[in-house]
Amino acid sequence: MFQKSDKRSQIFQAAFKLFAQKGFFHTTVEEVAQEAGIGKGTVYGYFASKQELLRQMLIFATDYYFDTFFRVVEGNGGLKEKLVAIAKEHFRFFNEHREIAKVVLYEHRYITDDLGDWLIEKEQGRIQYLVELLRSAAANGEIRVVDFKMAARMITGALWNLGMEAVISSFSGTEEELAEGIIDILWLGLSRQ
Amino acid sequence: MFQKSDKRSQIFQAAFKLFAQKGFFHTTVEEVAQEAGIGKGTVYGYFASKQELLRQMLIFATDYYFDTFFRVVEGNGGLKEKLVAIAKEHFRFFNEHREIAKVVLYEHRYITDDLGDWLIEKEQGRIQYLVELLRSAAANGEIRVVDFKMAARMITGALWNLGMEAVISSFSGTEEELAEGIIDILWLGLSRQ
Amino acid sequence: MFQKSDKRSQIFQAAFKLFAQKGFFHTTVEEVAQEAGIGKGTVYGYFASKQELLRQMLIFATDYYFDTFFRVVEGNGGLKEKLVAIAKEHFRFFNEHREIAKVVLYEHRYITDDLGDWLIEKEQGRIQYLVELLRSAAANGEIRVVDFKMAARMITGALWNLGMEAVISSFSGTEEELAEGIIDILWLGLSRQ
Amino acid sequence: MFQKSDKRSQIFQAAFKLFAQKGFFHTTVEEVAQEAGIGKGTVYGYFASKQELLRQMLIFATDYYFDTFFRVVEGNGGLKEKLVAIAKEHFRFFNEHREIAKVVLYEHRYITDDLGDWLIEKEQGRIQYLVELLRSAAANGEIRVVDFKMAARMITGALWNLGMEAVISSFSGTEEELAEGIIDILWLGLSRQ
DNA sequence: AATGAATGAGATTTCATTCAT
DNA sequence: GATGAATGAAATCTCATTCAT
Repeated sequence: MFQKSDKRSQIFQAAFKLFAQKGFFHTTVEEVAQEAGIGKGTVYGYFASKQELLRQMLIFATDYYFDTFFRVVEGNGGLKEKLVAIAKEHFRFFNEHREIAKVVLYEHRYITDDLGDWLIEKEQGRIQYLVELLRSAAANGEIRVVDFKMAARMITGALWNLGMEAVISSFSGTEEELAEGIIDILWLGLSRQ
Repeated sequence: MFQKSDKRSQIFQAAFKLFAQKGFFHTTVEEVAQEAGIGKGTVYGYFASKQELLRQMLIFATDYYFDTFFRVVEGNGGLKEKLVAIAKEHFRFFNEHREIAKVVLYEHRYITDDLGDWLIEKEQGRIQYLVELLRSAAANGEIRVVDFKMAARMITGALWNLGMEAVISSFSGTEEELAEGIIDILWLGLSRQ
Repeated sequence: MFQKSDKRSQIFQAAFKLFAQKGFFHTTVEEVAQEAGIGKGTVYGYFASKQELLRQMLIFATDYYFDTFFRVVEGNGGLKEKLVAIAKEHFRFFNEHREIAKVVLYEHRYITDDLGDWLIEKEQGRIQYLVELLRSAAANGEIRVVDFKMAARMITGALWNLGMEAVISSFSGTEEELAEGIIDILWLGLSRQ
Repeated sequence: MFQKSDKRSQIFQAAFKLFAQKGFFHTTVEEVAQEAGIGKGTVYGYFASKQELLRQMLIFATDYYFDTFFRVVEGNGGLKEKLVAIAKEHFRFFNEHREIAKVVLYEHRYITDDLGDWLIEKEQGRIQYLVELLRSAAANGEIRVVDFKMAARMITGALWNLGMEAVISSFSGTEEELAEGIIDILWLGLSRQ
C-alpha cells in the first residue's frame, strides 16, 4: 500500500496506526515519530504541521478508496453485478484497511474547510456516478424509476454505516455474504415488477 | 427541550452549540461558560470535568433520541407505516436538533469505554427491536423472510447516514418525502416475492 | 481547651484537625467549614481570610503553650526540679495536643513577617527566662558557669525536636521517663565540676 | 556543589533558592524556570512534576548531608572529638547551605509517603550509628551508661534545632564555638565520674 | 538532511473569596 | 447572621513547533 522504503510513507503508516488507535488529538507528533522510527523534527521536514499531516492522510485515503471504487465498477455486466461488486469492494477495503477507515470515519471532522469541500465534492462525484448508473439501468428496463439521488444516497449510506460497524465491532459473516445480502434487499426494492 | 431557567441546561445548550460548531477539542471550557453567560468555575460546579460534560451530553442526547424513537413506533399500524414513522421522526429529530445530532455523530468517539459500551447496548437494543418488528411482519406475511438483522442494520445505517448528510449539507426535500422515498425502496426490497 | 459552644472555637478545632492531618495548603476552607458543621461563608464572618485563620491559630497555640510553660515553672523548688517540670509539661502538651503541635511545627512557616517576628520574640523571651534561671542557679552554686544562652537553646532545642518526634512517630516511654532521662543528662552536663 | 553547566543543576539551584525564600507552595514552576534562566517547559523535561522536583531535591540534600556526616566521623579519635566534629560539620553545613537546609527543614512535610519512609529510615540509621558510638564509648569507660537512644536523640535534636535557628536568625558565634559549647555540656552529662 | 532540547502559548482545573438571598 | 452558588485569578502541565547542532 505504502512504499515502505519511503520516509513519508513510514510517517503515514505510523500516523494511521496511532490516529486509528487513539484519535488525532490524543496522539502526539512525538509518538508518530517514535512509531515511524525517526526523530520528531523529521516529521516537519515532510509535513508542515500536524494538521497538514492529517489533511494529506485524508486525501491519500480518499483517493485510494475511490480509485478502487471506480476500478471495480468498470468490468462488470449488469447493474446488480456492479452493485454487488461495489459493496464487496467496500467491505473488503474497510476490512483490509481498518486503520485507514477509522481515521477517515472519525477524524474527517478536524480538517479545514477547503479540504471538507474537496471531500464533499468527491463524495458528490460518487453519488452522481451512481445516479448515472441507476438512470441508465432504468432506461434499460433493469430497474424501475425512483428518486435516483435518494437511492444512491441510500446505497452509500448503508455501505458507510455497515462498514463502520464492521470496523468497530468485527461484523459477523464474510464480506461476500454481507455484500450480497444487502444488495439483494436493495435490488428487489429497485427492480421492476 | 432544555429548561432555560436551569443553569445545567444553559451549559448543555451552550456546549451543544459550540461542540457542534467547532468540535469538542477545539472548544474550551471558558468558551462554553461565556456562551452560557456564566463564569468558567461555574461549569465545574455542575460537571466534574470537560469529559464528564460530554459524557452527560451524550447520555442526554441518546436518551432523548431513543425516547422519541420508541414512542413513535407504538401507535402505528402495519410495518410499512411503522417504518415510515420511524424514518420521519428520525429526520425530524436530526433536522430540529442539528447541534445535538452533530455532537452525537462526531464526538461519540471521545468517550470512556463504559459509556461506549452503554451506547452500543442502546443501539443493539434498537436493532433487536427492529428485528422483532421484521420477524413478526414476516410471520404475518407482510414481508418475505430475509436476514432480519442485516435488514435492520441496513435500515438504521441508511437513516444514520442520510441524517448525517441532512445535518451537514442541508438535504433537499422535506422530511416526509425523504422518509417515504427511502422506505418505499426498502419496502419493495423486503416485500417482493 | 476551646469552648465548644462558640462558633469561633468550632472553626479552630476543625482547622487544627485538618491542618494537622493534611497541611494548610492541602486543606480547603470548605473542608474546614464542613468539619465545623457550618457554611463556608460563615468562616469569613469570623476570620478575614484563610491566612488570618492560620495566624490566629498560631497565636492561640503559642499563647496556650507559653501560658502552661511559665505556670509550671512557678511552683517548683531547685533548678533541676524546674527543668524536669518544664520538660514533662512540654511532652505532655505535645502528647495531648498533637494537632496543635503539628500545626505549629509545620505551618509556622506560612505566615507573614510581623507574626514571625512576634513568634521569635516570644521564643526569645523564653530563652531569656531560661537564661535567668540558669544564671541564678549558677550564682547559687547549683550549676557551673557555662554559656547560659547556648545552654538554654540546647534545652529548648532538644525539647522541640524530641517533641516533634513524639508527635510524628509516637515515641516510646512515658512522658515522665522521657523528661527525666533528658534532664538527667543535661543536669550532669551542667552541674559537673 | 552543583555543576553549573548542567541544566538539571541549574534548576536545582533555582528551586533551592526560591523554595527557601518563599516556600514550595508559594513558588511557581514558572518562577523557578525564570530564575534558572530557562523556559517553563524545560523544567518538565527534567522533572515529571513540581512534586517530583521537590522529591529529588530532598533526596539530593539528604544524601549530600549524610555523606558529609559519615565522612567526618571516620577520622577522629575519641568520642568527644567525634561529637565535636559532627557538630562542627553540622553547623558548617547549615551555614554554608542555608537554602538547602531551609528546604529540608520546612518542606519535608510535603512529600509522598514512600519518600517520608526513606527519610525516616535515613535518620534512624544515623540514630543507630550514634547509639553504637555511644555504646562502645561506654564499653571503653569513656562515658557512663545511659539510655543511649535517648542520648542520641538529644544530640541530633539539639543539632537540628540549633541549626534551624542559625539558619533563620543568623546565630552569633562561630561554628566552632557553637559546636564546642554544646558538646562540652553534653560531654559532662555523659561522661563518667 | 536529521535530530531532539528548548520553548511558551494555551488548556484544564482548583479554590479563596464575594454577595444576593 | 448564615449560607453556598458563582466567580475568575492563578496554578500546573502538555505539546506543536522551532532551530542550533
